[in-house]
Amino acid sequence: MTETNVSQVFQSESRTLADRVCEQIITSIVKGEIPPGQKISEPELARIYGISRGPLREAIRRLEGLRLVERKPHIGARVVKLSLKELVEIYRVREALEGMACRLAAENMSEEEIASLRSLLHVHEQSIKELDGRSYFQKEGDLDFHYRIVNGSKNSKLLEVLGGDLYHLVRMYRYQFSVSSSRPQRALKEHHQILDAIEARDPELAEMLMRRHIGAARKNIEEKLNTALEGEKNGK
Amino acid sequence: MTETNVSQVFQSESRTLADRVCEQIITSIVKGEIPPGQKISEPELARIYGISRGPLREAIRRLEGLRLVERKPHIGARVVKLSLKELVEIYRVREALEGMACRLAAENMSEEEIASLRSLLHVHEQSIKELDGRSYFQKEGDLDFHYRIVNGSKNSKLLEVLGGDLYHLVRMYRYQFSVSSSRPQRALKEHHQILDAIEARDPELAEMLMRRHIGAARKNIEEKLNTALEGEKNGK
DNA sequence: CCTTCTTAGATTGTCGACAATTTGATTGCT
DNA sequence: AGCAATCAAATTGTCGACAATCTAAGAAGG
Repeated sequence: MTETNVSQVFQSESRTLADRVCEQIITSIVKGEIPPGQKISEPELARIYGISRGPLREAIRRLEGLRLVERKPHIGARVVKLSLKELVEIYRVREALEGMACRLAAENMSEEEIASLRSLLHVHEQSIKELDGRSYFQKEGDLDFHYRIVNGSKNSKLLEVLGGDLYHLVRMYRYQFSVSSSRPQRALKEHHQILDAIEARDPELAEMLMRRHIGAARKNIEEKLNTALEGEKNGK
Repeated sequence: MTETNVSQVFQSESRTLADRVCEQIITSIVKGEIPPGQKISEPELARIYGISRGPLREAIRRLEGLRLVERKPHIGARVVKLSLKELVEIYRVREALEGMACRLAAENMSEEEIASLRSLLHVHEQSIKELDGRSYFQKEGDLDFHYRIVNGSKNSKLLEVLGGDLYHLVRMYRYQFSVSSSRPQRALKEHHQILDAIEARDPELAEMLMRRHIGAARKNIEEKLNTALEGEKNGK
């Protein structure tokens, strides 16, 4: 738990101390600066951020709701411990929700949004060619695409669940396992296909393609999980 | 905001004050005792529950995460205001998630769970015959069925999202609009069909039937929404 | 040497008080 | 009368202190 980055919180913003600190802690957790399984020490964090424990505890309560920490009464909060099994479970949820989001996007996304998203894919394409895939876009650009689809569904509840809670966890898992979507050019092709279906206003196909797309990533993880289990069995 | 029900909180439980009070407030909101749109007054609630504002504020932060209240800095928290449009959006989310849950339940539910669920449906059947549908089972029994399916998926993340957050909202909407699943005997028949598919270990069919089942409920609400909009247009 | 009990330290949970901000009513002006 | 500025009361946000609980080190006993 380093104190290098942020030792003082901006006082000028109009939001609450608890809100700002909460956001900072989210970033720290997602980036792995506070490692998974680490205990959240209230006195220490209060000292680091230069605030009292009141707002800090409110922030922790919020993190608990986001499933980024697990809290036990009278013991304390710990950053969630990651497991491949749970990551697979999350991808099942994404498969269902983003499939639906994609279906709705095919119905509700505006022409402008579609065109803008297409040009985003072209940027990704350039980035992959130039940097051979090892770039920012590997980590965050993929989520950009998915986020825009969810946004295009025009369903605020979908956005809340996916954007508010799940994506934090997904990003955290990516930093953790550095799972940078194993085959970037293949993923990009699938993104184009999905967008084609949306452009053609074909909800059925759009949902199916998105589910396949996420399902492929899930199977990738399941494979890792199985080899990990194999290794565990042989090791003992 | 009545003070009739609960004026003192059990001290014997080992959980935290904030945890217990949070649960109580959830119940009050879901049942409509604290009406939608109502402001949450911290001094008043603190007085009612006989606690200080510290734990209460933590509880409110939790409610914010559950989307049961909306908070604005320096202004306060209000119980979420309901709209049919948002209810439709929630049903889209349910359609996606419970469809997936049902698919996974067809793969992972144990024979015992299936048998137990079948007997639950028989209880519902009796209840419908005897009381002509106007009973507890209309309101909560339906959710029992859905909850057991989600549980049978053996996917903890699905359970967290659906059971932890969404079902509170769904129950709240039901109390609010007293939407008691318009055709109980038809719903029961569909429940049996869904369970048949699970028993036959047919994930594809199970998901499809569940999506239809929830989709039908959604269309029902959309119809209401449209007539409401019509009335609004004619009224003006 | 290992186990169990005790106890001191640290951490979490709760409270009451103070500061900052909003609210609503009153006052004064056009 | 209508509207803007002003001010008092109430509410939210923050803090430091105290109580309850957990944790771990060390003593006592087998």
